[in-house]
Amino acid sequence: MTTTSPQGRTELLRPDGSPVRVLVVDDELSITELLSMALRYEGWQIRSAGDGHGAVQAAREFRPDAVVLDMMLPDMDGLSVLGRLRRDLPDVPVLFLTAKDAVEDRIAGLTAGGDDYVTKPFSLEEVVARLRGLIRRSGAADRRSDSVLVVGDLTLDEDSHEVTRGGDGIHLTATEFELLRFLMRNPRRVLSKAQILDRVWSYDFGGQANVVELYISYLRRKIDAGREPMIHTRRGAGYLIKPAA
Amino acid sequence: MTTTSPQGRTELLRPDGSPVRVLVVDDELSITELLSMALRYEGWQIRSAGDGHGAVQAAREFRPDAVVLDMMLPDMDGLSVLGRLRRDLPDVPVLFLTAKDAVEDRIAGLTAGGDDYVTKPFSLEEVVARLRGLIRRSGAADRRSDSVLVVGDLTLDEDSHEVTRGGDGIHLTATEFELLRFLMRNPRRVLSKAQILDRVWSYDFGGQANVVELYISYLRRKIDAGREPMIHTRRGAGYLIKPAA
DNA sequence: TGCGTTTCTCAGAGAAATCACAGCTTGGGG
DNA sequence: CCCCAAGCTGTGATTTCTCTGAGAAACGCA
Repeated sequence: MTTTSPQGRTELLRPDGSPVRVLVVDDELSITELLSMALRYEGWQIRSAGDGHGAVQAAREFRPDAVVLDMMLPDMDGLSVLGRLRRDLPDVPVLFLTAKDAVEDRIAGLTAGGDDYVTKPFSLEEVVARLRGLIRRSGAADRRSDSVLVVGDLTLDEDSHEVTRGGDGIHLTATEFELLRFLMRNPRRVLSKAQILDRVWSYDFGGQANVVELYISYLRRKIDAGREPMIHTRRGAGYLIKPAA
Repeated sequence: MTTTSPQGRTELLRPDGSPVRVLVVDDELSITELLSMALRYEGWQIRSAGDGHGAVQAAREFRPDAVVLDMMLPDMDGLSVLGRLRRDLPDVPVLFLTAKDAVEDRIAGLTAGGDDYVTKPFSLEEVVARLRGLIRRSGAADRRSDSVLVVGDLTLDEDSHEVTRGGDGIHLTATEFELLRFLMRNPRRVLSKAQILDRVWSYDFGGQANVVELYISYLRRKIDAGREPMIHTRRGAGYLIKPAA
């Protein structure tokens, strides 16, 4: 089930209307902190654990709807944790966190059961998007909820990655897509450049802050080109998207 | 009976609308895990067992619509397990898992009765496809569901392995066929290279991830050659198939 | 065993995306 | 009305991703 909050944010809820529960497992405190914050912001209930045993125990009592699991834990390897988690929660979808260079390693089969993974360093939008996808498909949330964001005559399909405005298809690059998704998930709401940078770029991004301006500019060319603009600048505050009307 | 979920995936259901039940029997935990994951993702209810006795007992109480049975179990040989299973569930179709070098003729005899087999190491797409076939033919699911996938003017018959585009027959190798089937079972949906590798290649494949690119390239030559392309690349995300229109 | 087919590795070409930099434009406070 | 900070965007270097040809190895079948 999805509801729309007063701010215009669309929230994912369980069939009984209670908030979605997510367990975050990583040994680096900075990562669990970062993720907990971002996921709480989605309106979800978060519990975190720093090792495999903690994870298994937390899963048992917290009974999460999804798990974010670092593959590199100090006490157990990722697959063992997975096995034990599954003993208690056979259907829980898992989002794995892996190091970029370990991808080839032993990831075989991880995406097979509808689970998914992201590589570190990740962007929060990516984690949130994938988690939403997993939860949506797992049936913990209402299956009828679909994957299309709509703002005015602008649509963005998270499954097919298709974007249209007024029916015309628009091709976006990966980063443009993520940026637009973030804007569209927060319509009519001013998002600061810092917020955007934190959400859309990976957490270790060390570049110039004007990439955001740059990508806003790219998006405008593709989305607002020759039409009533939907992306607006609030000088000194940030950007927002809203229906052209 | 089949229903189509919002994501466009077609699910197999029993005549009364309840999910199909599958029993998985293998002594290697990693195999039962992998299969359980993948089969659950099909929307089926899964029970697993690690040896012959467990299998017989589980079959008795779980009353599955199909069984995946490893022929090499620690406590009983495959034929005995099969015999006992059949005593309780005379009509249940069985998908045998065998080692590659197993005696082929013995299997051939067994599969005469409408059962089927795959050799280890298998690909998940293959197991799922055969299982779907068995269940479909056994009548546990609605018989009207047929075995032809259609996307635009492209058709793929899962029974005869015939593929056509715009009426013209196309010859595909085994791997190309499986890849195309996976794409066509998830039309308009971006599938990552990792997902494809996990589903289409066997679980022990340890090679380069660019085989996926290679086979996409092969498929394009055969399917999109000189026509409106149906296979599309989403740079940085994966591939998807959709009607040419 | 031998031959055609299929699968897969490797590596290079080419295309596309990302980002830094810098100069230009704009808006609004004084 | 002027000026400065904030924002916008053209250019191009660099990195990353994808495609594909060539050939080696494995396979299947006669």
